[in-house]
Amino acid sequence: MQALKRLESTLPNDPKAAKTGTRPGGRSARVRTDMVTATLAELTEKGYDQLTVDAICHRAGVHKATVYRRWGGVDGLIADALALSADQPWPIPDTGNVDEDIQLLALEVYTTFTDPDLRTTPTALIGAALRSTLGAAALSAFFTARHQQAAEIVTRAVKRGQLPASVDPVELVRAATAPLYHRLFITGEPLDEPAAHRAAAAALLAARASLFDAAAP
Amino acid sequence: MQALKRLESTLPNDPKAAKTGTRPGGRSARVRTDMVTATLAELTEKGYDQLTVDAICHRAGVHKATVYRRWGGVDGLIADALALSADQPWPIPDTGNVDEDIQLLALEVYTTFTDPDLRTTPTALIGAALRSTLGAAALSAFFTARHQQAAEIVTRAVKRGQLPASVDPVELVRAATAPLYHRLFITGEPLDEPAAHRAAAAALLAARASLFDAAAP
DNA sequence: ATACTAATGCGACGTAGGTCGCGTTAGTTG
DNA sequence: CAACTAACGCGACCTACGTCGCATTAGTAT
Repeated sequence: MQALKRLESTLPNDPKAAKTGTRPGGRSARVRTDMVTATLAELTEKGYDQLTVDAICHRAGVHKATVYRRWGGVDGLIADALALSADQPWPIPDTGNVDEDIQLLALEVYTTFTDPDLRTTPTALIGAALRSTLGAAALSAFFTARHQQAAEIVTRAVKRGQLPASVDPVELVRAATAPLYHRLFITGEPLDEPAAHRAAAAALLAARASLFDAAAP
Repeated sequence: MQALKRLESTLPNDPKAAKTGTRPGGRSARVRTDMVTATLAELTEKGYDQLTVDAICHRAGVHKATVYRRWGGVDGLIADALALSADQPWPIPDTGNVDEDIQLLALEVYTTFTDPDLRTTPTALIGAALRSTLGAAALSAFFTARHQQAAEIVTRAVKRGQLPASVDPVELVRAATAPLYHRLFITGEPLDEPAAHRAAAAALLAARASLFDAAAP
């Protein structure tokens, strides 16, 4: 599967990529965004089970062979779509109060995957990513990026003295959001707002009890 | 997909099923266990990506058409394998001390998915279940069963007065194990023993802080 | 502007996944 | 023990996914 290498090197309209031997001029980039857009649309409308390369190609006006060459198949497309999503930054709460910030963070995740107007595409995308090894790898990178971004909440809180300096920022963020993803994508249990609040509160409690210290407990 | 109905009604060597119009006598049951066994074997050896109905059939000595009739495809087989696993009971720690019990519970999950001699089949099975809607439904039922079984730890603890009676048993069990599954199957982050201890400790802490009360907080 | 070459378009092809109708086997019923 | 029928075996068949070689287009370089 040299499609993987291709996928990594084919970054979005990245200016410095122009220096390499590759040719990320107008067309390749256009084809990429078109295909990713079409993939998300098809995924949202039909779901992963009914997702077909032909349908995506037809919608994007791109030939099938091109897709198999660049992405290797549907899974590569989903991984790429997720990689693009990971690049897009993301509103991190900053109210001056950690407890509130973490609560808002959990609430944001909750809303994203619950609000009927918002949930469809993110739910379909992450659900789809869980269905292939390629997608799973992309998902891992996606969450690493998100966790690191959100960790700033904790870093700021430590500077303000609201949390002990020993706490592992990523671990706190992870603990505050993990229960939501767990319900959504593993057990399939219903997700409600109290659950989001519980997750955030429990994470803060554990952090203050030194359970999330960076050094070994 | 009437294959679904079939799957539900085709319970394991269930004596009461003999009363219905169906015929769960010797053969059907044999075919089922043979196919499930073969599915797990193939899954463990080759992984979901390389899993093929033909290979499983050849190994089990069952014809392809039979599989598509009864299970509808590979996903149905995986769902069925998971349903069988959910039926098998499971050692619930009972030391007389809740903290220890919950710690052992988390540790048991950790070991199951980490020990090189144990992890392969469970990891492959749950990973595979995440890859289809049919499997996801079976996985949901699987976790519901497991959570309810493990909730006994909490119920006993409440009787002993080690935890407030208001705590939601399932929520505590879920909180103690969710972080492990989250790392394993969603973010793909490495899982170590301290993580298991953290999850258990954090869950207990939250429960004692009345964060997991059955009534709305 | 002209030559160069990645990248895509194109359509035919091979093959694996899945289906269908019918004959056969093996529990079940009386 | 004999008739009955649900479930399975069998093999041909069909669809659709994925591949391949070559022609064409569109960035790139001089």
